[in-house]
Amino acid sequence: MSDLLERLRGRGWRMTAQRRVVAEVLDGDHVHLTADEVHARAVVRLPEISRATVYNTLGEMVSLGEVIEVSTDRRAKRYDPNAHRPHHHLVCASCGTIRDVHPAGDPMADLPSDERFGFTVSDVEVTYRGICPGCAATG
Amino acid sequence: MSDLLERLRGRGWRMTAQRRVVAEVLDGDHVHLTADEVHARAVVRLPEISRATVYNTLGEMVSLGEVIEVSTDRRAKRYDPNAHRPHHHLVCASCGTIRDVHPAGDPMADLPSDERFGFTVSDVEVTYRGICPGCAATG
DNA sequence: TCCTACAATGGACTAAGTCCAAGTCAAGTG
DNA sequence: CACTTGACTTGGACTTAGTCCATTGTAGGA
Repeated sequence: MSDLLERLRGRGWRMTAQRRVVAEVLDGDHVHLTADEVHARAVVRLPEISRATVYNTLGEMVSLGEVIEVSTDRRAKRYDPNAHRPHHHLVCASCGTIRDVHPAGDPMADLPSDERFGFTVSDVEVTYRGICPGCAATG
Repeated sequence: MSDLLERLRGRGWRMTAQRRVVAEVLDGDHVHLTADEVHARAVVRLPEISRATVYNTLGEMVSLGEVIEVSTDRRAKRYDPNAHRPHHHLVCASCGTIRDVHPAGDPMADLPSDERFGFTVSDVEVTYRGICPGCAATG
């Protein structure tokens, strides 16, 4: 049923009703939700779940590398369960929706070492910005 | 003296002591400052300047396209006065410092139209993440 | 010099998230 | 199965970064 849940269980995660619900909510939908959206959906199944627990659980899934945190602006962070397939993001500047995209090319290879300033570079993130069809239509 | 100031004046910007100070602070230093850092430096020269004014002024410079807003996480946004030379960013995951980098390649060209989902794509942002030499040294 | 529209102020307010002490419970042990 | 214990959850207080607004000030044109 839930791949994410299986992977987490396999890492010795202590399974609680709250964690199960959070994992299922995240994995079930392929939009990238904010913590509050995850909480809102989790509450439907488990009315007494707290915001703090949702934040904790999402944070742990991020540390375990099972989920990616995407913050494209100062609005809420969004959580992307698709951590195992490399991809980048296309963000609507108006409503904040995020879509996964798979551009050609490897941007990591485009950064020569004399442009690294002694940093240990571990990750690249490419964010395309634009206006989604929905927002373009409604002005 | 200040290129940024000249450009803004040329756009019919009403010049006030506050705006001058904000523009000079931003342009004077080639680190990318947060709004609060800009405010702290502005206060040294003009003690009664308010935080609200700093936010307003930075916001206007961003709308005019003279300054770029960079938000790499949920910490404070940073402001990049180098808006006229295309470049990307290298961010320290530990302390948040940002350096400008100039990778080879054009990531915009790497996004085929069948991966655009009807979006009008106007901008790409590439963010390299890693650990800066300073943070690597101090653990 | 005077006017007035644009700008600055500061304090209240908000959104998103973090922290913590106290209570609860999953799952290993006997 | 009952116990135990350390990990998990809770909710409320707190923080950070930023926005909003009514009031006051002032740049720059007539």
